[in-house]
Amino acid sequence: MLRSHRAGDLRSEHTGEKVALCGWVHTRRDHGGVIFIDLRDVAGLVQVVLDPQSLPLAEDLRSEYCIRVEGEVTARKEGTINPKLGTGEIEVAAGSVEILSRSETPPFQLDEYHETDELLRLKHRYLDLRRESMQRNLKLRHELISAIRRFFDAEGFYEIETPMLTRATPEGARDYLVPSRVHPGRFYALPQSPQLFKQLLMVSGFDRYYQIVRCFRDEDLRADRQPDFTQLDLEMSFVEQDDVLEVTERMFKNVWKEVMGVDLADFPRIPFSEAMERFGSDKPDLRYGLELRDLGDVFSDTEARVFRSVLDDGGAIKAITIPGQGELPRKQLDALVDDAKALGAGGLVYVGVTGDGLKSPMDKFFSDAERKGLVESAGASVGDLILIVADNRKSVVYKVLGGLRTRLAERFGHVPEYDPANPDYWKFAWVVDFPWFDWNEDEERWDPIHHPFTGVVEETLEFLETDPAKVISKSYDITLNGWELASGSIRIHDRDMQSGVFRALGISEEEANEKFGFLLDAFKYGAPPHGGIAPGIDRIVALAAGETNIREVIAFPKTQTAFDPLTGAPSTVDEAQLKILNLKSTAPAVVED
RNA sequence: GCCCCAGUGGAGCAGCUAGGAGUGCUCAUCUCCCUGUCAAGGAGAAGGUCGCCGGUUCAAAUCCGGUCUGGGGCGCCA
Repeated sequence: MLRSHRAGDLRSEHTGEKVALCGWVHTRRDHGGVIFIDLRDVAGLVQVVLDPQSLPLAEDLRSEYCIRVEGEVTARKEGTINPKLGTGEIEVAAGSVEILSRSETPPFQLDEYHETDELLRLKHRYLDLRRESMQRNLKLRHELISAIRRFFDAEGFYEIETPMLTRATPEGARDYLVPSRVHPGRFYALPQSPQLFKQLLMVSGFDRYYQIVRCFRDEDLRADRQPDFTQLDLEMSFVEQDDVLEVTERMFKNVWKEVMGVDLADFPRIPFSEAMERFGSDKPDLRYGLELRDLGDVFSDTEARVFRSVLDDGGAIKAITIPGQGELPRKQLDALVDDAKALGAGGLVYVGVTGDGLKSPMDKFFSDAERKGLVESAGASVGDLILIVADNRKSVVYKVLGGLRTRLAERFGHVPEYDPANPDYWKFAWVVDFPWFDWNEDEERWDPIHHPFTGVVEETLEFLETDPAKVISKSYDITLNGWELASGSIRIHDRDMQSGVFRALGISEEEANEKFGFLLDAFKYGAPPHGGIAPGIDRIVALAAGETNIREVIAFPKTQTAFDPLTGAPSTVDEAQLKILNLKSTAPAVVED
């Protein structure tokens, strides 16, 4: 070893010891007669004191030089102690210094005081990852994954790997395809999830399976979505919904206790319909109120034309009350209207509640009873602002107010500060009782919300072919602070029920066999009842780290256009490489940058 | 596919609303000074095609159109 200690580990108990350290020059403070270097390694910073008289090489040291220092740990004198550093009570008096590797001036500053353009960070990710926050995030990621593995190991789960080169699935997300050289004209797909394989493992009798596994989806990116991402995939046999919920919840509590040092409260279980009614979302952020209020009763006899026609069409009128914003200037109100329209609303009615009545463009259309009922039902008091959305499609009302709710919470300071040690900060919740189908307005048909192997709540089975909206699935999500963390279900293992579901979806037997034949075949041989769930690792780590973006917890992520500025992927390839794969590109000529 | 925000010396920003000489700030870089700093300090220097293309104008970082890139969102993600 070139070193005896890690720089950031040194403490006053090491005083008097001769040490050898390796690391990078974090900062340099040259006083002429004495030079201070903050030496950084994976464990942190330590101050090294160098005398340029005896060590002339010290004059050459610059930011990010990789160096080796030998010296003695000495106690800092009173008044020179730095309480900001873990190593702040000591320093290292250098007896020798060696430059292991020089560095060009870095393209950006590696401190935590400057936000740097993300493109530049990603282009030089190896430097960006030297920064303290990235070192901290990737360490946390390791600790969380490690705790997850320990938990499932103790619970008797086997971690079993599944193929990365597999069969394309026609439904769901777009696949990343891999051409086959050996089979001209055929393609593998990278897995969107190991869904079908883990169900096969259940048929094989591995009744508790899990895997930390990479998944791939060729869809547009978001702050919480990358084209390749990591799932904690798990599946269990001989279980009912409560069993999967129990072990998953216990896993999260265990991991949070071990890694975050926090005892989590029990996760509330919120039916999907309630989540939509109260929060306009199936992944509600429970850290603040701003709940949706129904105004259907208040305006049931209204003569205000807009509201009248919405109610006559079977639509909904709902509102959000923002405390203390009743005097919001016109410009900001207009911005709210624009936000609502961007979310799909026809318009937005704002009502300021003041000491002498309501202030709203709609006020003149309201009766006195409606004014009173509105304020009451919206839960508003003097000084508050009520935002009303009315639409003859309930789904639009939910989407608009649900979307506004999160934006308003941010804008008006209702979102609590990141406070990991506070158990109350972590608002985990189960969302349960999802409908099986969703009405597709454009195609005028019922689409499945989950994959076609999702179980059906028996009591709602009778509606399968008569009133699909009433069919409830045995599926469940975990949400945390407004993010969907996990999604899972009890699967169908009965062939008759599976056939009924395919019928309801308008999928013929031949079609089902062609697409999922291998799974349906497997189910002929004594398939056990089974179910599982798949939490997203990147999202778990991001939330745990207090980040709003999963790129901050992924070592080498891609940009919003699925580009990797570090490697330049995706790149063009040689004609010869294409030819061997029997491929010919029809794309216009690509200019590599 | 659509909407919004941003692009100005190496980094982070201001300047743009109301057009008038590449103007300013913080940091980094280089030279010099400095023995207790810790995001060290002081003096000085160097460094820019204002993302790109086009238009309006006597004159464009600034106004207009297009385009590219980065970010946020809608659609999409069974």
